[in-house]
Amino acid sequence: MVGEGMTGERNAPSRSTLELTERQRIVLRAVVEDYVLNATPVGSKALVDRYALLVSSATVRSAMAELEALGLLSHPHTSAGRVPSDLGYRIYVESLMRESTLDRADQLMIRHQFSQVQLTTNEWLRLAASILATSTRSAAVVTPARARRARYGHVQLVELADKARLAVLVLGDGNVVQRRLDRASIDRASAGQQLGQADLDTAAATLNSALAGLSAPQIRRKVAKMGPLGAHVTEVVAQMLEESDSVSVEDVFTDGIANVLEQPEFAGGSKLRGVLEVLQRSDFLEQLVPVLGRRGGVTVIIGHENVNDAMHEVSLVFAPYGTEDSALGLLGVLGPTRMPYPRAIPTVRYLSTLMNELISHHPGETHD
Amino acid sequence: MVGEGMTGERNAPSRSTLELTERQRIVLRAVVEDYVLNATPVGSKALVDRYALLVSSATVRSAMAELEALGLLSHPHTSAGRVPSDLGYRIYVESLMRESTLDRADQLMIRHQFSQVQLTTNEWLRLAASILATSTRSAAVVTPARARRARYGHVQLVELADKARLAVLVLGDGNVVQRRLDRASIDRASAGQQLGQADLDTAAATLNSALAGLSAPQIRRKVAKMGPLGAHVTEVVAQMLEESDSVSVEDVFTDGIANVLEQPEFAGGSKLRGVLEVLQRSDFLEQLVPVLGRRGGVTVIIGHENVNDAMHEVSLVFAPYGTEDSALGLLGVLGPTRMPYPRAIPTVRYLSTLMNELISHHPGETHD
DNA sequence: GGTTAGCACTCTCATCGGTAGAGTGCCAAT
DNA sequence: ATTGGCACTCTACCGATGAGAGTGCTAACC
Repeated sequence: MVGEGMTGERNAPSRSTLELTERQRIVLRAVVEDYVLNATPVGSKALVDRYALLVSSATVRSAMAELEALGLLSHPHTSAGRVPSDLGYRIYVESLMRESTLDRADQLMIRHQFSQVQLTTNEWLRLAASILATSTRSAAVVTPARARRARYGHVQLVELADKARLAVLVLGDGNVVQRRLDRASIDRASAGQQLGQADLDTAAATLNSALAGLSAPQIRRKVAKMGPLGAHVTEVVAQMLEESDSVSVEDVFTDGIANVLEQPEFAGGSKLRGVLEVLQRSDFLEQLVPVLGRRGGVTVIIGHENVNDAMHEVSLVFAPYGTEDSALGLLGVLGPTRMPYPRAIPTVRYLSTLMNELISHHPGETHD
Repeated sequence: MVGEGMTGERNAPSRSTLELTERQRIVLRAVVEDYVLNATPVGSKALVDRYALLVSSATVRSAMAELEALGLLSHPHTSAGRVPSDLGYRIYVESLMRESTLDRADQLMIRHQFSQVQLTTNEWLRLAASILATSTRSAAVVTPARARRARYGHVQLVELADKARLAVLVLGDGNVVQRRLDRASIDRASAGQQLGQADLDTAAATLNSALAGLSAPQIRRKVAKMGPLGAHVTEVVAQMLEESDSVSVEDVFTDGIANVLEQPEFAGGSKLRGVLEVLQRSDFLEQLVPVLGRRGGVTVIIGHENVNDAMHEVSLVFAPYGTEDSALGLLGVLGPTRMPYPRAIPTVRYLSTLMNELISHHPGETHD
């Protein structure tokens, strides 16, 4: 069923104002499904033929006219069939769609793929994106799970072959970030003294006990209390945490862009340009995080419901995974508004719960 | 000048067999440059007009006919202008193109962008891709620099909040890879004993002294000599090294796909599908690594010269960076064969040397 | 009253002939 | 060797035409 948490980004017209007759519901559903399938405006005759409606085309025509008056369908031109409007899709998704959970078989197949792969988180993410993309024939986006507020876990200072020093910071949520240390600053901090790996280790140990579990601002306050070397590294660590606090587009996994490229509505090519650019920009996904995180479950954003102008011709089906208080990630698909929602929504939902499992008690047997 | 290392992937016809007259050279160059600019077949009249050739169109026509006989130009149909063939581009790139080094101004601008950004390697890569893409109006690909043979540097075992254990491995080249440890195996290895962070640290210290500088096969041989916990972690570490030995597509940065999508030759959209898919596959870049690495400098692969069928309609301009014996990365652009080579080649070359600098003696002042 | 058949009307899309224009190839003249 | 000239070819464009799909309306029907 389509529970709460499926409402659109913008305030969708409240359902109560839109009481459709049974016939209208049937017709709207048929129009949406036919259009999703064939990408061509659908006429009254074709509808009765293909969907075994028990009424004549004339009746369907009048129902269509009513739906158009309600703003759920639209007319490319006088003598073409009807096309669902964004609002039409919305109603469809909220109350017309026969949403199934994913086939048992599909579930098992997906699980199987995950069980085959080694335990690298990145490989999970890539795999998730790939599965989403192929099974919904849309573009898929998967972000790694990140704590909303990054916390210090463990730092290690490593001396590389070429005398450069590397700070490796393990965050509280298990993510790892790294950063080369500026050699000049280090030399300055150590007052010209030669530092060996042993010195680095003791410095790291001090930091680890002093900073464990702290967030960026808390760490900032401690900088002053450290020795010169410690202060410098602490400063760097604080920066690293701050960067982790903002979702970086850096390691977002996408897949299946070619799928949506093939859709007839984007044949021109240039229509997708804006979308692609937005996808690359980090702020877009950043905006999504709080919305999805708060809401939980699958969120569908259809065409103009998207605040972003470039996305007015596409729909998003997204869900968060992970837990809000520990690490939170995003995953979902992007496609034309003419998207196979009944397929996309369960798939996204299933993958979200699956990633959840993997993230939390991960090596556990694949029960469900 | 176009030095060695510019020869194509397949054995291009040796230059000596193709002695062009001066006129042919001029005409071929003009045809290529005009076609690159306008994407429309170019006729004899247009050529003399636009390029102030000192001869009549009839003369140009006969030169064109000769070039066509040599296989350097081709004819979409009887009464259309000429279009360069892959071979025509090849000759152009090898000996006709006026290749300049990058403008001083451009160089400075690029350097400036790099100096603004923080010292994260990933940010460098992303920036490089972005610069390549915008300045050549093609798609850009940048892979991280990886040692051909990964070596053990330093390992750290970290206990996470949820009792999971993480192995963080710093490679000899400064790259960091991580892996969650399977809880069940750890419990087994530790014979049910509770392990604290202190135990993990000592275990890591043992490994660090025993394995420093070793490669995967060398480490494999040592597994047996470790204690139960050590053996398990050593095994995992060996796996991580092995994975690093193969270029993973995992963190390849691409940018500007939209640029090539807009090119008229890909208007259909579906033509690019194959290309996109190949780009996502790791083996494609893997194949490139040894070729580019051995050769050094910029390599241009034009249309059918590419071994990969899906890439027959695009050209690649790629260069390695880093040093062959330490860490080696790839960067370059992908565009239609009708690519602005005189712009792309110097840009790729400059970025390759720049990345080189950044990787090796990196924080150094931005002299050049 | 809801449903249906019928019909006139509208609009798109594919087709077709005709034409303009670009470009070639060849030949004869320079 | 180069060039002007010319016949020829092919595409792209334009407008007209007709078929087809689909609508909206009305009058009949149950």
